Amino acid sequence: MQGKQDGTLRRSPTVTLASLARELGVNVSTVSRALSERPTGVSAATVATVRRAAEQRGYRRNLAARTLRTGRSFTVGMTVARLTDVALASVYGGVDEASIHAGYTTFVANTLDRADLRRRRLDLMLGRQVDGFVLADSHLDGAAIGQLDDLRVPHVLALRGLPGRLSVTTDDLVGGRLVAEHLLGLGHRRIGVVAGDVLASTGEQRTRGFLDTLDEAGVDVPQHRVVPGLFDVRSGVESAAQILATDPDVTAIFATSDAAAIGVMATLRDLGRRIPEDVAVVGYNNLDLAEALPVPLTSVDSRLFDVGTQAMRTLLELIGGGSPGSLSLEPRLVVRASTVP
Amino acid sequence: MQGKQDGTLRRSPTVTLASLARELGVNVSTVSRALSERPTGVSAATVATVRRAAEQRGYRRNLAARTLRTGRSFTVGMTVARLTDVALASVYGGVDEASIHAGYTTFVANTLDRADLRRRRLDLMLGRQVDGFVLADSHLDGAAIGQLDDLRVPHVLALRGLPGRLSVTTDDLVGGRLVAEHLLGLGHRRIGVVAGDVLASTGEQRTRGFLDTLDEAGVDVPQHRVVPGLFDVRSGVESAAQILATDPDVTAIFATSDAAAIGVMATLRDLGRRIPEDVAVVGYNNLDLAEALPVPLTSVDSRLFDVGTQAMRTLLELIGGGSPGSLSLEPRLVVRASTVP
DNA sequence: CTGAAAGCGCTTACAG
DNA sequence: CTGAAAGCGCTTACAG
Repeated sequence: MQGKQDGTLRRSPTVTLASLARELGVNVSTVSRALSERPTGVSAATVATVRRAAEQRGYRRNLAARTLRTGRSFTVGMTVARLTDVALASVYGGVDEASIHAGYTTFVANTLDRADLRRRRLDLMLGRQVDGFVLADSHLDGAAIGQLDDLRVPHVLALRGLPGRLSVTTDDLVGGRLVAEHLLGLGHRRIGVVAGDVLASTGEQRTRGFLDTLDEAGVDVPQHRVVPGLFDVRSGVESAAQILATDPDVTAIFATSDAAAIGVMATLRDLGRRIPEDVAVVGYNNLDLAEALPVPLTSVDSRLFDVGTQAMRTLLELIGGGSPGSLSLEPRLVVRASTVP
Repeated sequence: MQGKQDGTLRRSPTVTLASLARELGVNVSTVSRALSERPTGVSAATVATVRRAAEQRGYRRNLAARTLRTGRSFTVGMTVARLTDVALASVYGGVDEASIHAGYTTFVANTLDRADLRRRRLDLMLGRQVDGFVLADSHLDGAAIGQLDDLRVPHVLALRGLPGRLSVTTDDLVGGRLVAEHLLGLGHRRIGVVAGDVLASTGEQRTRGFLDTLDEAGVDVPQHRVVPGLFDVRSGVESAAQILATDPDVTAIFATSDAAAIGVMATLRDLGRRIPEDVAVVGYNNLDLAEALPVPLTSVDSRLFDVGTQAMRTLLELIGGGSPGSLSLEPRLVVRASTVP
């Protein structure tokens, strides 16, 4: 069992179009035609014979050869800040599913929201002849936007949008508005915001939709109560501490991600504040986790998996020569005990 | 700006070895040699000239052609149950980093711990000429193990091991032991276990190391207090509820994942039990989250990122013709407020 | 050190 | 409907 123990196995001779053709006594082009998705210019009988033989021999088309010949790799690349962010892993899940369904495979790369890493990963993927990109790490700064112009293949932004670019997002302005209306309805007037990364359209729009709605209702949120950062737990901890240090009387905090909201809750707990009696907390994304927290978290369902599948479908349409438009999915507020006891 | 809005850009003519050779007035084989990682049989001067031209023209090697010619794709495949499990995304992060460092790219696929999905994804990756596999979704059942024998390429198990197979894991027996010793030291004698998936070596070994240690100390854990399930939050919620229903007097619960531990905490909270005064809770993996929970979670650091990098390095050694051995990393207990107030 | 040639496995016009 | 041929871009023995 040596072969098993060292993780390798004897490699059996490769089955190719040529070997099948030889065995069947036909030309390799006939075999190729018979094995194409929608066989054309071959008799039904030949198709059947060839496919049976292919199946029997365990034929597996060599994608490298096909790619070299056709210029299409049936591979796409995806960039995200970090896959350990469950929200981003969810979007990838959707992309992956839609990819497989269409006969594609997706490379996914962690870029840590750094322009240099993204540049490197995009280059590597381009060298691998990807047919397109799903970019879920768009940044509203020059370097990041400039990179898009260098891409020589179709691409779609996912989750985070940019003005004038093809994208599939959730309507984050509406999401922020839903949260504001909910908190206003509960009587909150002194509210803090853990804004997340304001260079990501998600953080920016969720915050803006939220603040605009409060503003329309005549509720002011002073600048120092809107703290930018990242979307992780630590950022929530620190931003909340900052808000509560300058404004101990806030009655509610809105975080633009569930992870940050968990950090906010930790800070409140450390300070001995009860949730939601002393301070209400709202998150964003409605991860599975939100429901199961010690204090279940009110959050906005941002349909992350759907964002992924739709982004991939849009990309496929683009690759196929179509002209799809941008898509904005409707978010939905899910109310739980962190705002309503 | 039409080109930008629809996500595509005019495709400039491809730079190939042939086009560079023409431009430089040398043979394509010379260009190929000059551009190889460790140029051999070319003058230093030629290397310099060629590389300058390549850089200047923005040459990018066509991986499909190289793969077709050499039979190596510099691509590996990885399977995980689900990337939305932060623990698994962490392992992927390590694999990804080590891959890139070595000039490789990794495909990662969600298999949901289902043999049929895994079979399908492995086949697809095989068709893409992957040079090897990192398998992080091994199951101790026949179907899953049998599949490994069909793989015609080098492969390494990561995180979850199987007897007699090459693997890179954390020593889960020791991890379980560390938890047991900790709880014993705190005086706990009535303890429940949220065992997770017992078909995964992680869940099985962590539970076994834990129970064996208690047994050696003369502490019995009746079967009904050891509840199998998955590694997610929901499983933690349900398993804890089951334990507490049959045995309301337990003073500690060990969950084999942090996610499940969070579920356990939620259940305790719903029942009005204080953590750790009434019931102590221990998790596993030491995710970033553990530290920031309302009650910081005692957990075992399982060095997930390292498992990923080491698994990839082991695979590369195997691909390179070496005979690496299995690796078992040392876990470390991180004590926090969920066991010690 | 450099060149000329073969060939990896596939798809696809072009004949017949 | 089937065959024969060309060629995608690369690497690598084989000459010189």
